[in-house]
Amino acid sequence: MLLKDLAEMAGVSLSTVSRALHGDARISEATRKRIQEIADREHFVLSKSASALASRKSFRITALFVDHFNTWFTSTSLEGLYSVISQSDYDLFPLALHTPEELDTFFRLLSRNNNTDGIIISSIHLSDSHTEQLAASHIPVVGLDSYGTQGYDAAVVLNNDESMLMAARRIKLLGHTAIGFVHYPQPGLFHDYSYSERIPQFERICRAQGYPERSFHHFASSNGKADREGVESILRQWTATTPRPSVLFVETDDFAITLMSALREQGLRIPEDVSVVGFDDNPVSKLIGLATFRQNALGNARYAAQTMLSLLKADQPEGSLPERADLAGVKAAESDAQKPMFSRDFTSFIARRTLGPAPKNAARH
Amino acid sequence: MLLKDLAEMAGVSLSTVSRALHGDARISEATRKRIQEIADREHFVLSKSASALASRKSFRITALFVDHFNTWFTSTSLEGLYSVISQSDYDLFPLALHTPEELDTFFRLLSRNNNTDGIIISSIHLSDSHTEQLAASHIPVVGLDSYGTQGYDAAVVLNNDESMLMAARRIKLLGHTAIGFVHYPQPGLFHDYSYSERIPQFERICRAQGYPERSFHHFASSNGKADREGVESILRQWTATTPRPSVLFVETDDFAITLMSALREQGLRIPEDVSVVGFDDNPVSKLIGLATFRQNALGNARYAAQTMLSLLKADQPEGSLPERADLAGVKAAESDAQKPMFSRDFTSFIARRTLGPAPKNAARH
DNA sequence: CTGAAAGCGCTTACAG
DNA sequence: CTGAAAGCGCTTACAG
Repeated sequence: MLLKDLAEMAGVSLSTVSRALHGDARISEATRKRIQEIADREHFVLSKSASALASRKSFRITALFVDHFNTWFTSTSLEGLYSVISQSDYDLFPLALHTPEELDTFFRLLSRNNNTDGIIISSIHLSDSHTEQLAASHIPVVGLDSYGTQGYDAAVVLNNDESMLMAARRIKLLGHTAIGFVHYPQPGLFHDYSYSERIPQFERICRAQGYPERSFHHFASSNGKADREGVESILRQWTATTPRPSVLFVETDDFAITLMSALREQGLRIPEDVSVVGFDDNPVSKLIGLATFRQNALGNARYAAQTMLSLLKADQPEGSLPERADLAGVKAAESDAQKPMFSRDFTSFIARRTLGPAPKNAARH
Repeated sequence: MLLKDLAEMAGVSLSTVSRALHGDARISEATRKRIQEIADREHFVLSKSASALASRKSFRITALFVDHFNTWFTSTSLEGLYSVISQSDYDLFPLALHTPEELDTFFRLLSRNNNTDGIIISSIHLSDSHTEQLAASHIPVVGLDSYGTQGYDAAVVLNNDESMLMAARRIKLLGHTAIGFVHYPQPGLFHDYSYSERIPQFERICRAQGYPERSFHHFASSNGKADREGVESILRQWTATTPRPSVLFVETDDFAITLMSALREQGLRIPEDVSVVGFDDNPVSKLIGLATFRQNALGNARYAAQTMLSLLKADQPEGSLPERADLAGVKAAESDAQKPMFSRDFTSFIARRTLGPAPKNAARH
């Protein structure tokens, strides 16, 4: 069943059918309805390839993620993008890249070949050369959960400043004087995850709260990963530190969860012996007693998708992108702009600093 | 930069460039290399729409999921499919459907319009009418984590029989005489999730182990969902049952995790007061003390994707599908065929049945 | 081993 | 309000 068959059945031309199916205002309501009914009855579907080729669009939106889909944060972002884009004429194509080289290749091949109409990039800082390549491609680019806006036509920017301020004050009130920061800098992989900005930012804010330099201790995963080995290297560093930090801030919930599991296996109680704070508000955090900063992964993704659809719509009439300057809007998702966000149990999962002797089991290892 | 520009630069015809880029054996090695070098240097990329239209393929594989991407099981399946398909010429196009109506529409519109070359369907039983529609579409269909094979050209079938047998014996040894089964039958939504087969299957196996009929108690979520309200309705039913089941088998880890959280909020200890067993081996299960049957979500998905690529390859020469009978292979992913699979902590997370009085807090509500 | 030409199934100026 | 025709950028028999 092709367009020409439909045209024959309806007794009109190809052009008329095509226009009717797209709701072209020039087609009379009666004709449109008649054609639509035949199309429905025959279960007619346009060929995407043919439509795309003829219209010089791809009807695809590419969603670029780092590493894997099966983390809470990535899969929730994907869900958010999908829930919006599936309602439009566009198809969502998710892409997962694992190394900076793959990222480079992706940007290098962004051509005018029209294989994607828009790109949504999650949690990545764009380098100068990526920025140039994107600009040259004339494809709209929306940042999702990015820290800055460089290279993006629009970006949903993470901003935990207010939450961090509240957290820093709270920690101080509870008497914590030694603070541990836990990183996993993925050597050789992406250095420019947006979450790598979280810790430095929080440290700045703590400093502004009057914490002296020696309060801060940085622990980095020895292999750069959030796995068993990485976690154990963190534990070793933490145990060897004097005074031992009574609260640990971890770049992501995923890593914090693995870390907590290891801490408990060592016989440590959380939060009595050490408090752990993550970022993301993975739903599991509540179940296992992890305090966490909330990131509205779903809402941010939906907002980014809507922004992309707007850009695509704005793009239509002129056939070329509006001036880059007009688009460059740094927007926080509405829901995020309002208020500091913590997991519901943020406070209860952080203990008043213990002043007694170190717990028995903590030293072994 | 189009194919014709490349042809000009290389001093050959369009046909030659196209063939060279596709590794056609008729093109001399020297010519092929020369063309490839120019293509690389110019960052040339074929237009997918044009290639698809001309070759009458779509270069898309559709992955059909139920509900949401941000569950552990779905996102892990997606990851597995992606890791295989991204290495091929095909693009992975994920689809999430929420109601049987959407599913019907999807099947009805599967046409010869070539918008997808293959369909991978996760965790769904196909009805007779879907089976017919699929057969009529002549599109290869692979089942992922299905319980049966109806309607599929090939299927990775879930088979927990041996694990269930071991679990049933273990439960018996530990002295559990009252067993609770927890469902969430999603009224009005899909009745044919493959996981809805888990409980009946396990009940059969327990019966074969000599459990009398009165040992079994079924608890269904009042609203059919795995949310707070659903969980609380389960708790009410469980509390009202005499003798109160000392072990609860839950259809999925996701629901089991929510249930455990509610149980603990009621002051119940797990597994001392009640043991909880789920299905899936969500990595979190270990952290929170949930015993669970392992499903190799990642491996199964990879296997399904590989199977799809094979079908697509087999499909190529003749231009039509091989006889359906030849394809109909019921295959368990290799890794799953071997051995019963439990979470590492399966046994330690199930307590010997407590014979003392019911815990104090359990009755309130 | 290579090329000229038809055609994939649509969209969209252009003309009326 | 509708139609005839060109064209989107490739692939692939067919011919040599």
